[in-house]
Amino acid sequence: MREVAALSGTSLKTVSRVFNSVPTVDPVLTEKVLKAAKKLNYTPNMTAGSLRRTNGKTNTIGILLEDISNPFSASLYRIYEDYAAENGYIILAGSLDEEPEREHELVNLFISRRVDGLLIAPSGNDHAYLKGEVAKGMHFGFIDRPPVNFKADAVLSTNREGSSEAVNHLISFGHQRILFLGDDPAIYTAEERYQGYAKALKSAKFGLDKKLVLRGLENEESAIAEVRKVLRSADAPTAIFATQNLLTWVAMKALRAEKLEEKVALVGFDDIPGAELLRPAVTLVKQDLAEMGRRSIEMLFSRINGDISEVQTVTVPTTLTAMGSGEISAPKRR
Amino acid sequence: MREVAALSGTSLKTVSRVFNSVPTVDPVLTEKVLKAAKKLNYTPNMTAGSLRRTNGKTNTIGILLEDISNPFSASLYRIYEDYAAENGYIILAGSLDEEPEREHELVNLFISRRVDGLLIAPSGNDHAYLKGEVAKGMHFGFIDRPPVNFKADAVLSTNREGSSEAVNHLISFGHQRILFLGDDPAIYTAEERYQGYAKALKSAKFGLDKKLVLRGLENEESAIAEVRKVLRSADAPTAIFATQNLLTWVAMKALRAEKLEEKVALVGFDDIPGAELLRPAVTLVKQDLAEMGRRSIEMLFSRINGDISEVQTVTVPTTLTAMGSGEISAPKRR
DNA sequence: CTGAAAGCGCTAACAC
DNA sequence: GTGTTAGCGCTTTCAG
Repeated sequence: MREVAALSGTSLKTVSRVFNSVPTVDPVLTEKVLKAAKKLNYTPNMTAGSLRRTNGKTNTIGILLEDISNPFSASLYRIYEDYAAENGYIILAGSLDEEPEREHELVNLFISRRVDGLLIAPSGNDHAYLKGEVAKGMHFGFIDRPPVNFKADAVLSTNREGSSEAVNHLISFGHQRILFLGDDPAIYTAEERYQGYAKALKSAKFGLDKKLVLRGLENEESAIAEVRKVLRSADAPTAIFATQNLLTWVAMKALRAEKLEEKVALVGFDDIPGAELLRPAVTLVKQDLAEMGRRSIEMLFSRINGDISEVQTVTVPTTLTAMGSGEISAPKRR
Repeated sequence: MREVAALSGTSLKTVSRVFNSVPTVDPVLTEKVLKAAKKLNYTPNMTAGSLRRTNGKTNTIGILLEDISNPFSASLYRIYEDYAAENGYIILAGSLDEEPEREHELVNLFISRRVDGLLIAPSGNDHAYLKGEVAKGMHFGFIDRPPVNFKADAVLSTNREGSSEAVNHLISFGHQRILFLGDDPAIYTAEERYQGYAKALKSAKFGLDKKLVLRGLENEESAIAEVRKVLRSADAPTAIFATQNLLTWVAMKALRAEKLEEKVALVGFDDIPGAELLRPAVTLVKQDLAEMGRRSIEMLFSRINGDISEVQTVTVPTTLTAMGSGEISAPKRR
């Protein structure tokens, strides 16, 4: 920048003004500066600038998601990226893989880069450690799962209601023995969805058979094996409720392997790409990612821009889309 | 940081040393500093640090991909993220959506944040504008598509060979009229795959019927409509070669709509999630994303660390995986 | 409308 | 081992 000033015969400050498009600069000087900059191949250093800049903003936000290669996270990422770009912001992102330490690490890493705010789909189960950061002016928003021991804006889905709806849908087709396929109960959404399942069964006055509750399975392979085992057992389920996109695939694969996909009903939580192409097409409870993404980043930006109103939790409704697999009737009881 | 020094009764430099884990610091002082830092809620400012740090590294790389919500890009992203994290790096990412101006914009934006290197799956068709940046020490790597008018490391797939293999596979099942479904020819990979298609037909001494070449279709809906039209036409194709994941879905949907999925063969380029669950399961030519990702980021890091050897282009082989849809035989000719 | 001086938070170099 | 001084590239005063 000093070189540009020298070459263009102006001062440092004029160069700075040109690159910040301050209107009160002589067009002739502007021209000279731009020419010199081009010759020297000068590009302003934004990070250095934000060091001294009044508001200290870095025009960067951090996004912590579960796994950016999973379509759920990837879609959210893209929504954030577009919104950020429109507002002159850039995104620092990371995947947490359900590891609480990773959340901690990345939060610190991103804060050390002085992001203006952080949007978190948390893997941790205690966010008290963020309190100090808030005191120093950092802004947080939570997505998909709420903060624990910490107050911050959050955008959640109707996990319970959506799950109850899924199970009621199956019940309406005569199912009573419905296999629950879920993640580790320590995960907020996993537990909520389980509660929704349990509630629907209870409302229908059906018992909750522990053998029909499969939670926190290790990996895809063993999950498929477990589901197949249950499908082959005496008093096997006549329907499956898979509470997450990967688990819906697990369910499909198990049903295929047992040649039961036309016999046993299936409802999945979350969208899966190509669901309409499967046979039967998979009935899904979809989260409204566009809305969840938009609301959460809007809230974060409004905080960054000084909004200090009461912390808010927004709940975005899910939608059950009947596609075929959920409308398979239960076999007549003998 | 000054406040920490004051509170702990030490100097600025000692605090700096503590946070950079310089070994030659009195443990007693270290303790004091850490305590003071905790009380003041101090977190070091990495960006300020890299301003003065000898090598000037920011420990950040920029990644420009086509569309991070597409599984192809998302998988690459994740590979980069993990590799970067292992090396103490952080990632700045952006989606280009096939817009050359967006590539230009994001390159400038990331350079203004002083990334140490940039990995690009380019949407632009002229990269001469990067020459000045190289002169100033920026490092570039290209992935999926090569640079144009610019020398840089690149990692590409065997697009032509993979496509020829796909088409030859179809030919081996008796197909002669094979529909080519491709992207805009201006896109490198789209054109390469077309060349592979054309070459295979030529080797087999089959004519290239322009009516069987569908390229650069606007959107999914119109693409499906076009494919359906061709499928219904006189002298319809007996097989489809879809040259990209989204187009494979288009082909499947069109075949479904025409109830031809068991009659017309299909081979797709790129992986699609749940391919094995479709009926028939989809035969695919898969790119080795893990290898492509690893090689490309390794090369970039070695450049960042001072490797100035000759620029390299690495070609990673694709693999045809027969799953069912590609093994449907052509109907007997009358 | 333009420039000089001070300083953002940090680290390099060199004393002590 | 530790502290002091200068300065990274920029923007903010504030004076011309």
